[in-house]
Amino acid sequence: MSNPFVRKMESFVRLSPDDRRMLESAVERTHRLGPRENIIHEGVEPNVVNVVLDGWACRYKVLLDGRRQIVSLLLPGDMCDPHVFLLPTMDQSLGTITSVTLAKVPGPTIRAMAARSFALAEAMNWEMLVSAEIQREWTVSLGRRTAAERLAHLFCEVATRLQVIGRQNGPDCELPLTQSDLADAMGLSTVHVNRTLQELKARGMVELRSKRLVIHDREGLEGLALFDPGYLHRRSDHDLAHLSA
Amino acid sequence: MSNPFVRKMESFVRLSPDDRRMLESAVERTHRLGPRENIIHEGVEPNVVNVVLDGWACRYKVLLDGRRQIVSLLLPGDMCDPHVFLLPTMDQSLGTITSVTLAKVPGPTIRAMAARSFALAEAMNWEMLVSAEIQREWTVSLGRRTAAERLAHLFCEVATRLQVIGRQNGPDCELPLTQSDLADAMGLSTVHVNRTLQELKARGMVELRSKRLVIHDREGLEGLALFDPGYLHRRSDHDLAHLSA
DNA sequence: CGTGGGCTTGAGCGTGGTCAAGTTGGGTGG
DNA sequence: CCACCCAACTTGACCACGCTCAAGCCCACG
Repeated sequence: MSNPFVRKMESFVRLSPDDRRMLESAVERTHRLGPRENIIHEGVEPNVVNVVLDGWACRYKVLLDGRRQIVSLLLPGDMCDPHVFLLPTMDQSLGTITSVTLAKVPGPTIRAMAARSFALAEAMNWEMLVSAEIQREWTVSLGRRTAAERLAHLFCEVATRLQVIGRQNGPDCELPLTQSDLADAMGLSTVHVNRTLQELKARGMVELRSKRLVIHDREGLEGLALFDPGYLHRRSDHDLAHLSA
Repeated sequence: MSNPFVRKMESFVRLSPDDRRMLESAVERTHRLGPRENIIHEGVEPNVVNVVLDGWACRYKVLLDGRRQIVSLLLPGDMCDPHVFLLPTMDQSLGTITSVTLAKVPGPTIRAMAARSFALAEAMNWEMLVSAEIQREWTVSLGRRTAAERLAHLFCEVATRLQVIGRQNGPDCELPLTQSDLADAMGLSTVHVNRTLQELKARGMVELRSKRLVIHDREGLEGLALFDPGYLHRRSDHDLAHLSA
């Protein structure tokens, strides 16, 4: 199945056909959004969980004086905060980057899935823990990595996340961020992102053109980034085999 | 009750006497750790959730070349990842800052509490969402705030978090971090933290001495930090009243 | 063919880092 | 109770990574 949500959940936990069916029907009703739009919670109670099925979105914060920080990227298959539906009001600032297809899964549906299938409950918890771990890695990047290291790390992260949902085959993958998006994500200025990208290209590591990321030297890139893929907690096939036993 | 864990949970959700009793007995068996120690998960399966009952701890990451980033602070009442017990192995690097008293609550106990009391389940989810929100605010700080703003923001955050557990009465509160801890938390160098602290003091905002933080001008500090307490989601008394209805 | 968003380049500057040398002060042992 | 000691803090000088401002370019779109 090419549903990235199901694929992602399956990367965490072995799913039964029934689990898979539940997931699929949960995200059946979809909404379409254009690029650079706000994802607004319509009700006072944000009693839904957004799941991105296609396209890229992000969570961001804007300071009073206009400084903007992208706080996380939402790729196909990602859900934002499986538990928000519990909160009265959540100050979500979510925006699309590209056109996006998303499903709004009602809180009760999430609860029902978790209650009916232990595997699904487990998968949703994995999702939360992994996204928390990504957030922490960003903290490390912004706090302690240089500009080149930050970009390199982000590219490794994105490539790995896309791999999980089967969207990275060759050495290149989608990356629909503008340089100014990259700047807002990595706490840099656009100008410096531009120069750093040129440096990475000159060093034969990575190239960015027409919304695609071409990785020429994955190993070098991971070395520069001090990237340790472990934090994304993809289960190896071995682990999965062990689990199903 | 002065149990900071119970107090914190109560700041999220109205608890019944029974809920309170469950929480208290869950953290009855405590462990003591000295300052600057590692909090290590003894088993292969980290099937416990750590709850800090007294003292300060932190989660951190160290890059291969030694650069260190403190990724979050754990204050009394904080639990680290209520759902980790689901994961086979979690690369937690948790360390104490001061002496710490902590409880190791077994996964099954957590599950049982959540199953028996909806309020407790809700409170634990709040805890997770709030800590995620704090993490995001750190991302904003490290990405887009200047050194002075970062420290100011951290001080506002800490003061507010301590208030919740009833540990901030007057204008000053505990802050057992060294300047080098502050540096590792806010992505700065020790030297620059020192100079920035002097600047904040000269501006009459804040003073740091003998492990205590004295806030002279809370309003000014919040203004400088562009601090918006909303993200910590403390429920006002009004909200709590409304909920219990 | 025109327009504007995104990319590129240059010059100058400032925040914050590094290195290195003191100074202070809380905790320990005598 | 004092002396000592080490960690934490402080200060100075210098430097560089990354920012700002400003102008020009490219090309994808209408």
